[in-house]
Amino acid sequence: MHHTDSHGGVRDEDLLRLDHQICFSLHAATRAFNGVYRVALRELGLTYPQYLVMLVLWEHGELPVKRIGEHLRLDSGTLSPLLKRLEAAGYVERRRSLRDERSVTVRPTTSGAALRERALGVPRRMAEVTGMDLEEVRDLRTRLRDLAAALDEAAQALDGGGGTDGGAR
Amino acid sequence: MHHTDSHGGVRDEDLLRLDHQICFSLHAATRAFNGVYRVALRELGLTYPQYLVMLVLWEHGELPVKRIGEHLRLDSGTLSPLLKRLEAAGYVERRRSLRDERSVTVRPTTSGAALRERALGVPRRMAEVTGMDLEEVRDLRTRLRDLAAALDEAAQALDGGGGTDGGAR
DNA sequence: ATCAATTCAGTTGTGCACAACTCAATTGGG
DNA sequence: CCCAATTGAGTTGTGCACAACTGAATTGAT
Repeated sequence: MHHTDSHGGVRDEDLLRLDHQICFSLHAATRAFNGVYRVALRELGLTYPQYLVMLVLWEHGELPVKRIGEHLRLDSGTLSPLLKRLEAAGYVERRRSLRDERSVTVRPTTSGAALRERALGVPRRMAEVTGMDLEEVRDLRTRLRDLAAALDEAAQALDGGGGTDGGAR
Repeated sequence: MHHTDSHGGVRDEDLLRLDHQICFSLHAATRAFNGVYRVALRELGLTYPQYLVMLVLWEHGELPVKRIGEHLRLDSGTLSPLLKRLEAAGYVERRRSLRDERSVTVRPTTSGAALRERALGVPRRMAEVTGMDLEEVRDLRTRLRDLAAALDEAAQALDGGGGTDGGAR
């Protein structure tokens, strides 16, 4: 069972080692990114996911929870408590839609809109501190986007018609 | 203040929009990656972070909690409960070091070692499903590693001297 | 008009990340 | 030798991600 090389002459052991490295690298990069934003966002009183939600709201002004979730690929299980905290902090306002009583519309308060001005410094400081120029940022964004798309597809493939054994959902 | 272009003629609004895109892309890519592994690891009864720990243990055989934490950049606050769950699942064994009573040594049980054979299929299926060849994987790993290093440095700079005006370095 | 299926927000439970802390074991300076 | 500082594991509390579920509002088929 040591001679399998179904992928370009790479042995299973090396594959596992490489997987270790790639998994760890992604995991570490994410947490490093998170850490930098954590520091940069501390003075704004926002966590990184809360910042993402505010970015969406600043851009669109007012959105139902469902739409925010679509923009960020997050479900209500994550967003509901997060939005309650943003509301408690005074940054957003939630109210039941009159059109559709199931839907809840979220929008920045005056305070939340004002926060945007202070937030403008964040990406500027990130750019300074990482030393990445616009080209690099755009390139990274594109790569990550493609990667995410490939992975989302992969998850579907695995989950649905999936692998060697059954593994029904 | 709409004319500020401290970074190559890019206005603050665009910077914020770009930050939105890059933040979201990384966040989404990470969660997508996580999702694929979640599916692939389901049959092994491991979560993604548990898989990372097992990868380290398979490679090194036996390590104190401290060393595992250094390999994965995780602290005892994260590792202690995770290792207790791995122990409850019967995959690892923990025992107090005789040399130093503060230290706890972790090593795979027979069952945990056997799990390695089944885990060999995981990176293979990941490779299949993402369609990335070895070169791409290695390239991505390198990029992520560099990014993480730059970000870790950045966090230090921000945290340490990076006060109100963000002058650091 | 009625009832079954769907949609949306929210809750519950599990696991991870991280800060701040406790406590025992070890180490080093006097 | 003794005590202060350090080290290593663990606990507590907060917040996020996600699965599975609840419950109310809406939609659709008959």
